Amino acid sequence: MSHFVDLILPLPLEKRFTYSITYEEAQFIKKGMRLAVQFGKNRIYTGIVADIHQNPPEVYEAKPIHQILDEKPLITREQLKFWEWISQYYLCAEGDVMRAALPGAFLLESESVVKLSKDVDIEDVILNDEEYLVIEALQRQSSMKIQEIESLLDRKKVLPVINKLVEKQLVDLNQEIYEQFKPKEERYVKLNPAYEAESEMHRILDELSRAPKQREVLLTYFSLTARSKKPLKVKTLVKEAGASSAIVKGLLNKKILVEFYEEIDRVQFQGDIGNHEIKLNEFQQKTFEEVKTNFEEDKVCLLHGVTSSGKTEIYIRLIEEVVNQGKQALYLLPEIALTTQLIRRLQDYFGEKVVVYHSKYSVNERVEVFKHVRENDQKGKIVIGARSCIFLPFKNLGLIVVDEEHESTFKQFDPAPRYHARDAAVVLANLFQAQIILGSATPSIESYFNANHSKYALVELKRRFGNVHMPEVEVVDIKTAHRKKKMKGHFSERLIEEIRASLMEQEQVILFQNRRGFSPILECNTCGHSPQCPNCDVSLTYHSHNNQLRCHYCGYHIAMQHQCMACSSSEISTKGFGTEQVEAELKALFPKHKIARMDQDTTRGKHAYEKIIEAFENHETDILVGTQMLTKGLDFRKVSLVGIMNADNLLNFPDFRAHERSFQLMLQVAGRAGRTQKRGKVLIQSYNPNHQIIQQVSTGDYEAMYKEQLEERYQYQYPPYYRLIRLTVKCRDFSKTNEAAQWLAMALENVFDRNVLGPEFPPVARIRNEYYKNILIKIPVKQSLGKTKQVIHRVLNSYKAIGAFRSARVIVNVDPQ
DNA sequence: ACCACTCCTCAC
DNA sequence: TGAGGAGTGGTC
Repeated sequence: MSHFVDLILPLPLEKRFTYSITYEEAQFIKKGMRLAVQFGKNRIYTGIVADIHQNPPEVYEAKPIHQILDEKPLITREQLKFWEWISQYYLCAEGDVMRAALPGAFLLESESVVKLSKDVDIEDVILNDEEYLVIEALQRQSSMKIQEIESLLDRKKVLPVINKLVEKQLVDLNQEIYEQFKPKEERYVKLNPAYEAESEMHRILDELSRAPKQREVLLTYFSLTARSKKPLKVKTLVKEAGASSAIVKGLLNKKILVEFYEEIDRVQFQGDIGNHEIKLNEFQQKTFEEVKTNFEEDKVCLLHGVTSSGKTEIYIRLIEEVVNQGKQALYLLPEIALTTQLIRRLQDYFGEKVVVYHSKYSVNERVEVFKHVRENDQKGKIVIGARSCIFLPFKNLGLIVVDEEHESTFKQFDPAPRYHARDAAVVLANLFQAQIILGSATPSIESYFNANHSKYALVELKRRFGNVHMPEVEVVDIKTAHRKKKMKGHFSERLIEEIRASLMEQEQVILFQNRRGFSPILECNTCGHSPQCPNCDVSLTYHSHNNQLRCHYCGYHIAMQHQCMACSSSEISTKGFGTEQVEAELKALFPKHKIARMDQDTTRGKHAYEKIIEAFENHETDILVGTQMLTKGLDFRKVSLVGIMNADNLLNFPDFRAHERSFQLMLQVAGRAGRTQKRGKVLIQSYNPNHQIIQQVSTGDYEAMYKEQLEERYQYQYPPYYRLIRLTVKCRDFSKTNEAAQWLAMALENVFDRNVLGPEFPPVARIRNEYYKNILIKIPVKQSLGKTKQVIHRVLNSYKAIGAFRSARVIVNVDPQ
């Protein structure tokens, strides 16, 4: 009886692929192991065993596998189930999920290597110039990579040349496979066991009387090992003895000392565990107990706690409880770069149990975390990180915390799998029967809706920690201010007054200006032309720091122009305003104060972000101007004033979530003000001060916002009343994009009728010379999601069968943000 | 995704 | 005439 495995390959392919295995291999291979297999003509891939069976494929001959890569499964059963759910729910290939879930180092890289065949006689073979060059090079170096041959021949396609040589039996083409992960090792020494007896020790010390340096090192070794029984690093010994490593080597040569290696972690916790107990105040305590009661009923818990009400302490206590039961905890955050303060706090409390996992780590570091989690080690009991953490191989997951649950960065946008980490985390928790808490000061409408309809449990915490008052919010009407000439640039007189007052009191100020799309563009005052990106349908934006005009989408850039590119007029000016302008105007207004800016430009370097934050924490800066980044859980003590430069450009965004987002953003920014005893102040500048959202922000009335938005969502058929799936057609050819999108929309309308919207061009219809067109499918809650997706699948399959549309790709986005 | 194969263009 | 681009189809 023959045996087969079905593999998931890390490619965007619908199907699993079947390979044959021998009887012996079948005894060894288990689901979740990695196998290396040949796929296509000359390529080796890493596949994950999803199934083992004895049903030979009917229409093709299964290839044998190349190699087994694991001793035991790398991927757990739960993970495989989870992958399957994600690929089904988000309509993507399992291979896409695999790519996202595995640290790159677990995927083998194969590279074609060319070698001279054995016993070749090139004398009587006719070679052309290029073939001769390759052979000649191979006689000098034993093997060459394809890339090396490319540069040798100075042309792109070298495979035909190599194939000719293979045909003539002069060279062999092989695959070289690399395992990428290299454990980091540290060199240790110990005394040769033969000399451990005391008498022996004296004898060697005598013997070494003629080698005083070696003798000294050995004495250092004795004193160091006597003090601590731990293994001794060569590095430590050399340093402590003040000797050179050559002397240690002498001792090793004489076999007095022996060396050995130990695997160590690249990321190690430095520092001590603080000895502070977490004390909950009465409100926190009450909330904590409520959460636990709900957990007992296995409910997803939504914690709605106003800014600085002390949600983190509650999370820490919850984590502590599950960790004490020997279980693992996952703490999900929207963006890891912005949370050094929180990480510090957790590590201070839990020490090395806490590990951070995110994409900025090197592949090797990620593999280490992955392994710790899979082994359920002490180290890594608590994982903190951004959305990709849900793919770690948990063994015994007890709790998931999703902090700032309303953040849209939890949704992966590109590439597939386009998953929402919050929603996926709920499924993950379910797989493990683990508890899950979603926390936010401004919950997403969807989550709050779920809580109001008993799908989730709702727990509220409405008191700020230490009884700090909510900041006072004042709205400044800049329309009137403009008319009355009471504006200096983008600053109203009120805002300037308040900034001045705060600075007088030695307090700090934060100014918020929304980014993206409101960055300055160049405009000709004569003909109205503004320089466009040649590859995308957008205007180039002006960046003063390098005096460039830049495209946000493709990175295209040109030098700043001083004449209009259309009419050569030199009457040109920049329109719109970003953080850079705010900073420049501010410097003119308050020349004596230190001003810093935090946005995409200034946080580019590795520690740039931390430096800006640190400088502000240490009060080296008085005013901080920034974008969205400012809203994330930062805790500054001396900020008494927060200014929102222009609330309108948030509100006027063409998106059904724009109002919800604006509310969340403004309330979060406002929360930065007055975190200590003194009551903070928030100033919102707006052309439209009576806008309901601004009113709701100023009273901090989440409920009112929720009710009003819910009403609108109901009327216009948006979530949570309808689910959305967006299909995007993407193609280099404009009319083909239109035709393909039209065809798809028609096919879908045949089934879903009026619940199909579009096709419509998105605000930016061309990016990197590719056209985009969107189709939106609205799914009433009562309509079966599974069946709907089946239909979409079917339509997409018939679409793919149409040759004419082959070049127009379709991107599926379930629950688009 | 990656590769091979086809068709077609463009410069010598 | 053949190298190299775009377009297309298949991978167990």
